[in-house]
Amino acid sequence: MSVRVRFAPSPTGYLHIGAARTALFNWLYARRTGGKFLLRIEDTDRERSTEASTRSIIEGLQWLGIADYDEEIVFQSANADKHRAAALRLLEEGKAYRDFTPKEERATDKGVKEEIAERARRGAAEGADHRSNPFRDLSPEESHRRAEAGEPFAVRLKVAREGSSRFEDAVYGTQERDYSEIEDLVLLRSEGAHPLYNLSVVVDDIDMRITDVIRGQDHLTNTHKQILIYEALGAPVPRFAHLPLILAPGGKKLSKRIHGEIVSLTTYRDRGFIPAAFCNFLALLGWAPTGVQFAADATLDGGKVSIDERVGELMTLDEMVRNFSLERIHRSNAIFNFDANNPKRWTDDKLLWMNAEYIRTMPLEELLPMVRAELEASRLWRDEYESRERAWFEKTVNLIRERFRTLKDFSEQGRAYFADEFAFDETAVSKNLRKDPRLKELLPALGERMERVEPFTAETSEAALRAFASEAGVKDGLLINASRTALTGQSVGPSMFEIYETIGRERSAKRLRDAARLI
RNA sequence: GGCGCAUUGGUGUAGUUGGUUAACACGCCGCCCUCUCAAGGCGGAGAUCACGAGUUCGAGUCUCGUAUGCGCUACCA
Repeated sequence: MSVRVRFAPSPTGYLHIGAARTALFNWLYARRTGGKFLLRIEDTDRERSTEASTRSIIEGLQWLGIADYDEEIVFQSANADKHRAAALRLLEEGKAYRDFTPKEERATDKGVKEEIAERARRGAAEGADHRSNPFRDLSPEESHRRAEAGEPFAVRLKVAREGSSRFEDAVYGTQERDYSEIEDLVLLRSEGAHPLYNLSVVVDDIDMRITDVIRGQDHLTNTHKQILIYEALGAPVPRFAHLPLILAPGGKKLSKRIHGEIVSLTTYRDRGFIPAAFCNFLALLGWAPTGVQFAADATLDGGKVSIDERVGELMTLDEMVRNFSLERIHRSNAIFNFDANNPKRWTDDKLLWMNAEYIRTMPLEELLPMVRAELEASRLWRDEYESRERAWFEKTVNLIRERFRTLKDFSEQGRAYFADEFAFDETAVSKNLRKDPRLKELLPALGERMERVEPFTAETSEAALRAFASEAGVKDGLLINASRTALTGQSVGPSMFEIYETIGRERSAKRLRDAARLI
């Protein structure tokens, strides 16, 4: 049977990086096995689900480049009737029962966890058995009569008193849980016969003929409950693969309430990340291609090991697909590093490095459209870059990408290459322009000189500048660094003479003259 | 409270059936290159493989215990 997997987020907020990785792994597995990748929006919680969130999830997947779902998107809320019917069928077959216990009011969020622990403590002290629901063994007639009389009830799955549940997780190995640890879970809420999560997931997965459930480790223990539902429904149980979690620094849970936009995928899109770089980074959290890259040289000589491919940490999506396997996912949670108080380290170092690596080494033709989008968003784009000045544009992007880390750099640090209006970095001005008062006269004079250079290239501008420096009796470096700041507003950047050539003669001369005013 | 899962330098990971000086990447430090900053090259610091026992000639790899972290335990998803 061919593989069918799904990514099933609930639209209660933006797509966060943990969910994004789950989506990526599902996608990689589907592409690797030639299976189908499906998307299901789990919007059964009407109060928390929003349309905006659904949109953000879909956009996020598009941005990552894994939005090529093989079938129509399924909205779980549309299937509520099916879920209800399944529960009612179990009720009829005696595999579930009506619980007429009045619904208890529950605290929200945090309070719930404490309440659970508290209740468990009390229960243990009293020696209570959670299988002691008085309605579990109510006769069908009595149960039916009370329901007919309009008494509200929840529907619970009748879990066997003895035995245990067992499954083989592709990542976590054999999982076993005694039935005594599993209470008779509620399938249908008393209010409006609203189907609950575990039921909905299972019914939908059966309906979508999902063969492999790949999801976060937070679902690991609940999987036993879901297997019970599969069995009660007489459906084949899929294969499960649970993924280790992505944690915040210090090993704490990554939450949007505490950590804010850092966990949102849109942040990375908006701050100039390359989707492929982001996927690459994400894939390496909890998974590594193989160890073969380290052993390759040793084994190649013997000729015994055939190596299809040697990949390092930098991988294209295709390479990731070819090397992906659930077996190589490991079990311990990964920490995603960031420091809200440090602008240079606002997100994970390695992610930043990887993005820079992509910007500087990816095929230029793939980078160009991204730079264009960035320039358009900053109103720096000119249509000539696509026509008459295309060669110049490509050359310039290629020149400056060398030391950029995100796409934002093209419109910020790189602004002076695309516009005559640009800001001067304060430290650059004091370091390179105000440092030596002679520059007030030298710069305009250098401008005059540059204006006469023909043709105006990196080589000729260099010759002119060096000659000028020697005549003026100053070090080349003084003029070189001053030029960089005069022309780009920055103290750092590409080789100065490349900058001259890129900015061009007239603009260079003008900027040299104008810079004298800053001194 | 109960149950489950995890634990290799600051971080991400490799470490194939136990076998010599625990490998790679990011980050950090230094040197080279150099007109700046990156990149690149070279080198360095940083891990008693959570801790404690046990099995073994030999344990990061196997067993048990402890600790810590995380998850689940809900008429949330």
